[in-house]
Amino acid sequence: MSGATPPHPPRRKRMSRAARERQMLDVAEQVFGERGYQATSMDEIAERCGVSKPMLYEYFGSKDGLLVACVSRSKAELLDVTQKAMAGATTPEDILWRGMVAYFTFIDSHSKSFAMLLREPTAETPETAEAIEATRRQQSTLIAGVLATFAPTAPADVIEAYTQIIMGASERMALWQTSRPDVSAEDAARYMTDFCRQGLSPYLTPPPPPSSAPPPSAQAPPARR
Amino acid sequence: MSGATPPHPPRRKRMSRAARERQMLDVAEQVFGERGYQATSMDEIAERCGVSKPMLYEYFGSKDGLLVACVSRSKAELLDVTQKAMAGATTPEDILWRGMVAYFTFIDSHSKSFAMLLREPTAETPETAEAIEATRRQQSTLIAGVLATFAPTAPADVIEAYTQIIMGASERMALWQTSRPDVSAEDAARYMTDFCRQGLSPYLTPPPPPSSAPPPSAQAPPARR
DNA sequence: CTGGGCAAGTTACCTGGAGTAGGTTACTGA
DNA sequence: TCAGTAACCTACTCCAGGTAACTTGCCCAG
Repeated sequence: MSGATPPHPPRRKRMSRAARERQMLDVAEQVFGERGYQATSMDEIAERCGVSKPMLYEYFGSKDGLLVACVSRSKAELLDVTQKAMAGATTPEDILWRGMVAYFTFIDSHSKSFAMLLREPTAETPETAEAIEATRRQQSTLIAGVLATFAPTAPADVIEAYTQIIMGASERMALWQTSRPDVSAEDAARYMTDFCRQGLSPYLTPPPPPSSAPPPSAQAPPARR
Repeated sequence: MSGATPPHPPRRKRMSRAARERQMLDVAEQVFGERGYQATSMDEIAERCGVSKPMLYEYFGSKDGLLVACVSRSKAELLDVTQKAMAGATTPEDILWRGMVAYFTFIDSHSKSFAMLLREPTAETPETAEAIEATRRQQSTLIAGVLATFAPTAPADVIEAYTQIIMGASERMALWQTSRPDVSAEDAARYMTDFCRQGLSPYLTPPPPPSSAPPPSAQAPPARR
C-alpha cells in the first residue's frame, strides 16, 4: 500500500469533466467498498484519482453527494440489468425468475461495493437518506408493476405492501448471499421465487398452459449445489 | 428549544453508574432518533444529560460504542417483547401472528428512534457493523426456531434462507409502516403473515384441528382500516 | 504565432467534532 | 474528621470535511 497507483501512473493528465467524473465514481465506489463510508476520507479518494480534494467537491459538492452519486449510478445499472432480463420473459413466473437471477447475479459480481450500498443507507443527513430512498423507489416501481401483472386481482394496498416485502427480502437475501460463498445467484433466486410464488398464490391468475420455459424447482427443496 | 432540559433541571446531581448509564442511553436514543447518527454530536448528548463529554467516553468508549449500546438495548427489548408474545400461542399460525403483531407494535411505538436503528446499520467501522449484525443474529435465531417447528420437513438451507427473507421483509415493512400512518401494526402483521403462511405452505404440517385463536384474515385482502 | 479566456487543477487554510490527559469535587465509611 | 474512591470537569490535541483564492494548461480567434 505504499506505491503509486498502478492504473494511474504519476502522469496526472488533464481530463474532460465527464471522464474525470466517471473515474472519480469508479474510485469512490471501490474505496467505499473497501473501507466503508465513514472510514473513507476524501483525501484518499482524491489521491487515488491523482487529483486534489477540492476537485471532488467541485464535482460532487460533499462526501454525501459523492456517496449518493455512487449509489445512484449503481442502482440505475442494477435497474437496467433486471429490466432487460425480464424483457424477454413471457409468463409472470418467468418474469419473476429472470428478474431475480439478474438481480442476484449483478450483486454477486459487484459484491464488495454493493454490500456497502445495501447496508449503507446510512442516513448521514435526512436529504441523503431521501436521495437514496428515491433510487429505491424506482426499483419498487418496477416490482409493483410486475406484481400488478402477476396478480391483477390484488388490491392496491396489498401490492404496495408486498412490494416492500419483496424488496426487503431481496436486499437481505443479497447480503446473506455475499457471506455465503456456497450459495449461488441461482440458489438465491430460487429461494426467493419459491417463497414469492406461494406468497402471491391467492392472487394468482391461473397461468396459461405450461409455459415454454419452466423456471426451476416447482417448490421442492432445490438440490444443494 | 432554548431553555434548559425540563426533565433535568439545572440541578446536576451525582448519580450512580447504573442510573447514569441508563439515562445516557435514553438521551442518546432520542437524539440519534431526532438527528440521525452523523448529525448528532457527543457534546449535545452530554449537554442534554447535564454532564460533560468525557463521561460519555468513560461509559461507552466511543461514539460508535454508544450507538452499539443503544442498538443492543433496543434489540434486546424487541426480542424480549416478541418472545413473550409468542409464548402464549398454541399453533404455528398463532405464533407467527402474535410475533408479528408484537414486532410491529413495538416498532410503531418507538418509531422515531427505531427507524434509525433499522436503517442505520451504518457500518461506521467493520467492528461496529459486526456488533450490530450480531444483535440481528439473535433475532434470526428466534425466527429460525419458529420456522423449524412451523415447517419441520424443510431442509436446513431453506430454513436459513427463509429466515433471512422474513427478517429483511419485516424490517422493510416496519420502515414502510413508519411512513404510512394509515397502516396499523395489525395491518402490517397481517400482510406479513398472509404472505409468509403461503410462502411456507409447501413445508407446512397440516395444523391440528381448528385452533382456538384463528388469527386474522385467512388470505383475503384485509379490510382497509 | 500569440495572447486572451476559461475550465481544470492546486495550495493553504478554517472549522467543528471525536477523543484524551490530568486535575477537582462530593459522597462513604471507619 | 479525614482518607479513599468514584463521579465529574476543564482544557486541550488532532483529524477530516469543507472552502477561498490563486495557478496552469488547453484551445482557438485574430
